[in-house]
Amino acid sequence: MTGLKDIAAEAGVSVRTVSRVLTGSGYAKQATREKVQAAARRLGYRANRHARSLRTARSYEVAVAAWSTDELYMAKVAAFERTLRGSDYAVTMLFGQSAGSGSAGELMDELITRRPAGVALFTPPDRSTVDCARRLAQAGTPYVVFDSSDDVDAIRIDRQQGVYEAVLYLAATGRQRIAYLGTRKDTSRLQGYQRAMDQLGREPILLDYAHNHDGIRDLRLTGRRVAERFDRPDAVQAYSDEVAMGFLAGLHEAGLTVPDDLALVGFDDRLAASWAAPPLTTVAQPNEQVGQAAADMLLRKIANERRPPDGWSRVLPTRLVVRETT
Amino acid sequence: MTGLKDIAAEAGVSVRTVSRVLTGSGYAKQATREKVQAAARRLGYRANRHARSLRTARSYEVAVAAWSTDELYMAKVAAFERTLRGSDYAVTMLFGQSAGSGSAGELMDELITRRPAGVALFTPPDRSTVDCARRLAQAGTPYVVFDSSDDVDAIRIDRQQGVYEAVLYLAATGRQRIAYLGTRKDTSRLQGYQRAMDQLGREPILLDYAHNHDGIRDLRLTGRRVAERFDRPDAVQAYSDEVAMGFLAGLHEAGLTVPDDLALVGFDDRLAASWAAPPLTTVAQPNEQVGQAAADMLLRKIANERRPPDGWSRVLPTRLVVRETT
DNA sequence: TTGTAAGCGTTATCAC
DNA sequence: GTGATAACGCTTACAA
Repeated sequence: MTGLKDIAAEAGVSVRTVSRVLTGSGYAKQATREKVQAAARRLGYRANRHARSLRTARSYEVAVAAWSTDELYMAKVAAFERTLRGSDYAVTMLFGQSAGSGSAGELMDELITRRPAGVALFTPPDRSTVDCARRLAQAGTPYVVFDSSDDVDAIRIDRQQGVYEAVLYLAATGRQRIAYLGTRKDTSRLQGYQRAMDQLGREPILLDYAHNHDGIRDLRLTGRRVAERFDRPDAVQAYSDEVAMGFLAGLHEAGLTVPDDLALVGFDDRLAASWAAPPLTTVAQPNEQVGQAAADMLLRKIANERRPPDGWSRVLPTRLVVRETT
Repeated sequence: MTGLKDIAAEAGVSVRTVSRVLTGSGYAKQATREKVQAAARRLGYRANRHARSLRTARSYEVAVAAWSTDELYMAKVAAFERTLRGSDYAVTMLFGQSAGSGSAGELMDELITRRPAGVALFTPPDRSTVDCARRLAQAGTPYVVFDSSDDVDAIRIDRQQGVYEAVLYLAATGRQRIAYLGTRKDTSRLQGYQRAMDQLGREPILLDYAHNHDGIRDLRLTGRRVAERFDRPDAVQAYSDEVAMGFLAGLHEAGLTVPDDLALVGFDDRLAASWAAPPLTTVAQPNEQVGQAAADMLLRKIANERRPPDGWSRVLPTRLVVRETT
């Protein structure tokens, strides 16, 4: 393993000078600078992160905490990691137990004692995001949250706008009775739908679905019921791809043809959306951009940049992926 | 941050003694041992990994290299990480570009220069697993591969047995004409099918599928064609959940009822399998166990255990998840 | 059985 | 502008 000493010998200068050149801290004559850099390159020098961490008492790792291995999450993590690859920081992962026991608190304990330079996290299943953020702030650890609805520094997704645009698109393709299918509790998408309908000067059609059994069964039942309504909508914006696919199955069971009888738009753009029959038109999450933005924000926080006037959080736009259900 | 020195002061012994007790290297009087451990606990001591790494020239990180964020991969990574949580090792992740450019070679370069204690990897898209393994061996870095078909130290999945059991299950439920739908190139599952049919004393029925357009369209077409065959099978074991779902859509389009007219079994047990209509019976990958076994093997290799007589690799059994397509 | 002290590769203080 | 050199927290050879 080549170290500063080797480079110093090679370049005929002192270790201190090499360090000064390589970290860019302090002055160095242009000639010296070039000599050192050449030597470092020649020897294939990579700084020893452990020595550096020991000396500076700073960690060069950022930790990602996740409570799910869902593709939508992991795509963001991957983009986050790739963005950080160029910097000095390595990405370490911690996975919470999605089920019960391993609470968010325990994972945060483990995480904080590792003293990472920064932390990126997803919303834990117990929704204690605000708690987590507070604890991190207390520990002085910069953090960023992926796509949270809570009041924390986060990279968010403009679901409202995404649905708004999808509904306008449905209208533009000539759909008359555009309905929304999804829970009332989470209003992010619903508001986009309502705004679009408002703008179109149409009455919102909110589809209810039963909550009797397991999700997919309810959705299929809902599909069949909707298909049989005398005032059946001719287009549906669904809460998610999962909801859309279950609903779609119900429509098929009732003998409806998609998109002829009814157009359908999902949300998320999961892999499975392209496996649907027909492949599902859907609002895609900007996974790549979320990952990049999160890395960017974390790096700035770590570098002690001051909070921007409009805060740290960012909201990123979705993208409509038109397939064959519209 | 409390260090060895603080504990030494607290316990009234030297730093050396504290270290000896805490690492378990060398003798210490029982009383001293207890005194030190109590002090460490009292002060909430956590070893500085950087100092330790610097001194021992060993890393306490293991790196995971992945080229996909597929849920099937990430579930294994999560189990791997959770298993390693108890040990001294942290898990860092590196994501390759799934598309083109960022070749496996580059990622391995980056990975090796980080000098992790061990590496766990998935098969890269360019199938250079053997190359990767060789390079790691050259660098003296212990490694484990998740679920590879190549001749490397890997935790594998007994796909053959999984399909074998699924086919026997189909036969046990009274199915007469059990077919196999999948590529001929990958024989892992096919062999299980053939073995089962052999044992049942039946002629294998190998379903072909077109490769004209994109995957899902072909599958639907295949479903319709199979539905219309005069000698239509009454059960199909599919290569994967994805294949099964596309095929299922084709069957529906042709007016067939599943499982009444035809039973269908997938492979993988993805999230989407439970969203199918009806929810798909499938052969589940043992993700949790694969992750654990990989962690176990890597830890042993890192600890310099000698290669077991039967080699490092392990093969893990699948589990049949019966839902509503059988 | 325990203590003293050297040294891992960096960065940072200080003198030149 | 640059060079000795101390220090970070830990492990370990050697001495006691």
